[in-house]
Amino acid sequence: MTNAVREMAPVEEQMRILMAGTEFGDEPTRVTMERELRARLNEDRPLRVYCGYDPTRVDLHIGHSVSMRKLRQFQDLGHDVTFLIGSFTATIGDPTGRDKTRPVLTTAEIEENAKTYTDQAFAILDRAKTTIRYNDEWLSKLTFADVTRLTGHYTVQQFMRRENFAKRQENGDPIHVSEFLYAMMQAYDAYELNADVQLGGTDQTFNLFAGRQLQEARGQQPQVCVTLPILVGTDGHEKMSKSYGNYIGITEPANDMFGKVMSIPDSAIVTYFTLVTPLAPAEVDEIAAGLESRALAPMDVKKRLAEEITTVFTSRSEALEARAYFEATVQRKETPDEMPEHGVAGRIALTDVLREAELVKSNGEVRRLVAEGGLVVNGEKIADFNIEVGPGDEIRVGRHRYLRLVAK
RNA sequence: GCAUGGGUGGGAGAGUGGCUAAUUCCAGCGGACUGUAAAUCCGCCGCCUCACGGCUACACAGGUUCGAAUCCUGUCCCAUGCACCA
Repeated sequence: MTNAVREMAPVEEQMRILMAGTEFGDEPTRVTMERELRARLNEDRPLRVYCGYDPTRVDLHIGHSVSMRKLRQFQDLGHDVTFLIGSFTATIGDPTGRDKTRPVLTTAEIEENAKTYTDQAFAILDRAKTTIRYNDEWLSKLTFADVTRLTGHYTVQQFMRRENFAKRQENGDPIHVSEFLYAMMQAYDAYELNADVQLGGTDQTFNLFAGRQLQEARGQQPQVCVTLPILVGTDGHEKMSKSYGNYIGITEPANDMFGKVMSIPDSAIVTYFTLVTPLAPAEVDEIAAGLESRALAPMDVKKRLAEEITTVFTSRSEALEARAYFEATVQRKETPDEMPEHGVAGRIALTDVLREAELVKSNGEVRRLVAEGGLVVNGEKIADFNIEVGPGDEIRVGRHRYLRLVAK
């Protein structure tokens, strides 16, 4: 090996890129993982890297893309990337039965969701260089005896040290035995893939380490666990999540995506650049320094950020249009040229149009909007909800929902 | 199986006979303000063409009552503890 010509990029260069934006539970963990990663990279071969995704949800948000971004970096450096779909897990559902958003899915639904995932993933990953695997391929084949032997590698105490479980134990809240099995399923994935590196959010640390343990117990070199921070939502401090209503959906229209990025607090700008955009660490550092020294205006930087993020999930041209739209309608408060249209046969009650167009749910909502001054027809605030409108009229609902009526 | 505690609006979670379409928080919506679709402040937030009034709603089914989310009976479901146990 000493005389071999290096095939991969210099190790320190790789380290710089791969460690950027990572977050570990504590310093010793970071030091260990960094050392192990460096050692693996020194083997000068493509590493087997993977990250697992749970296909029970369809509504992916940009927080889910963080690990995909990191996978892409590994890929660009010549490593072998596996995009693992947790198809087996999804057929089981939520062990506690409490999380209704995690239902037991049929195979067809899982396939459908998996397709959504991979479609999104390939906005970021290089399709040609990515291996897609489904974990039911091996997990569904395990017998009860296999599973029992698998549990033999772990102790209850190990699980109970996990804060999540310890807290519930203390509160007398239920802890399902099947929850223990979840970590083991993930661990088995790592073993099956003989992974060198597994990525995951910091909330997955326990499961990632369960993989190391199994690999080691069964004679494999334990994987390096690279954990990434949970992306904060548009509020800037809570994790991005649909239930917090602070998320930016991956499939949202360019205008909405751009606008939502613009709504993040300035303090989250650099984090977003690091975790969500393809900009190199050096470039992000430059931006951070510019903001710090006030050489760059936050507004401009944020527009750049919104443009980059929107580009990732749509296209550069759509992102530029979204930017122009934002500048016109939000900053200059102009009425947009283009707006959703709704066909009507003739004069029709305002309440009916709005309901047909699904801008409101009930007539009462229209009344409220009018009372609050949130309904504008052809540039004029209306005072009476009981009016008729017809083709050619432009309606604005609230600040940024528009509707143009056209003859049907 | 036994005991105890529960099942309330999109979510969390109050409410134990009329003052309750139901406190509060989150989410959502509108307005003001702002570099911003942020923050903050103010307001709204079951349905019915305002009000009046009506309708529907607090696991399900019955019942008591002038009146029930609130009391009673039954059913279903959930949790914890105990017991049983390979």
